[in-house]
Amino acid sequence: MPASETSDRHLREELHSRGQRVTPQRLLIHRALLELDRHASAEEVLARVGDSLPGTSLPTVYSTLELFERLGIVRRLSARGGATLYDPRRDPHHHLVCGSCGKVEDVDVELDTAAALRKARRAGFQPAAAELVVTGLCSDCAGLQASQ
Amino acid sequence: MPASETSDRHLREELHSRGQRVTPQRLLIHRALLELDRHASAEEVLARVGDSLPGTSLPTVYSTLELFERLGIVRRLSARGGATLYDPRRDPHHHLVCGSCGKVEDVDVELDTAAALRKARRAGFQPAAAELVVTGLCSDCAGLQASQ
DNA sequence: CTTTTTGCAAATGATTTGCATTAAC
DNA sequence: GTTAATGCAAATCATTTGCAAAAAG
Repeated sequence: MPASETSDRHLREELHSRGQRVTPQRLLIHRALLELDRHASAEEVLARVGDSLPGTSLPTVYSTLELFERLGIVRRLSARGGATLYDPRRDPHHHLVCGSCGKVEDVDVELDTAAALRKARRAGFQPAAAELVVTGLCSDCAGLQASQ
Repeated sequence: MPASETSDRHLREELHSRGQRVTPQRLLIHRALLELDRHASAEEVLARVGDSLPGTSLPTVYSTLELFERLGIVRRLSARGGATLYDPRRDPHHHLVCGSCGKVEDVDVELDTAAALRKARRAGFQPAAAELVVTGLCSDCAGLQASQ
C-alpha cells in the first residue's frame, strides 16, 4: 500500500472527526505537502497539486493550509521577507533561518522548554507549541560573505 | 540627562564606528522604537517619528530598521500574518506569539540553546541568535474561545 | 566636492475577499 | 435539499524600487 493512501485515510478521518468536509483538493494539497517533503510556499504546493488536479486555485490552497494549521496538521513558518512556508512535520523540532537568503532548515535537537511553557501559562497564555528559531547565515550565504 | 540623550550618543558612536552616516531620521527612528517600548511595526514607528519630524517617509523607516537590524541594534520579529515587528531589546529573550490576534509578548526565561547552536554550526550554519517562539493563544483570545 | 540618504510616486508580490457556481453531506 | 467549498477576478496591504533633490562627511 502506497504511503499516500495511508496518509489520505488519516486525513479523511481527521477532517471527518472535526466536522470538516473531505474534498479532492484537501486530499491533494495534503499529499503535495508531504511529497514535497520540505518547507513549501502556497505557490509551490499549488504547482504540485496542479499536476494532478489542474484548475485548483491559489485561494483554495491558502484556505486549506489555514484549515490544516487550525487542525494542527501543518505549521506555518514565518520565514523572513518572502512568502510564508508551511511545514508538514508533526513532531516537535526546531529551525535554522538564514537571514540572507531566507532558507529554513530543520534542527533536530532536544530542548527543555518546560520553564518557558510554565512562564507562558503563568502569563495567561495558552501554549500550543514551542519552537526554537536559530537565525544567522546558511553555509552558502556565509561563504559568499567571506569571499567578498 | 534624559535617557534619550544617552541612547542618541550610543547610536551616534555605533553608526560612526561602522562607517554609517548619522542622520536626524536615524536618531529619531531609534528613539521612537525605544520610547514605544514594545514590538512595533514600521507604520507605528513612522507615526511616532512624524510627531517630531513631519515628512519622514515609510521607505526611510524601512531602510533604517533594516540597517539597525544589520548592526544588531534591533531584531525583526516574524509575527504571524500582518506586519513585521521590530524589537528594540538587545538582550537575549524569547517570545509568545498569539496565533489568533498576532500579539507578541516577551518571555524572560533562561534556555540552554548550546546543543542547538552546536548542531547548527555542524550543519555549516553561522548562528547569530537563538530565540524560542511559543505559539498559542493569549489570555484575551483564549477567553474568547472559551466563551463561544 | 563626493557619496549616501532621503522623499516621492509607482511597482511588486503575497495574501484575502466577494460572489456566483459547484460539490459534499 | 442544505450548507460549505471552490474558482475567478478584483482588492488589499506591507514592503520595495527607481530616481531626482537634499544632506552628510
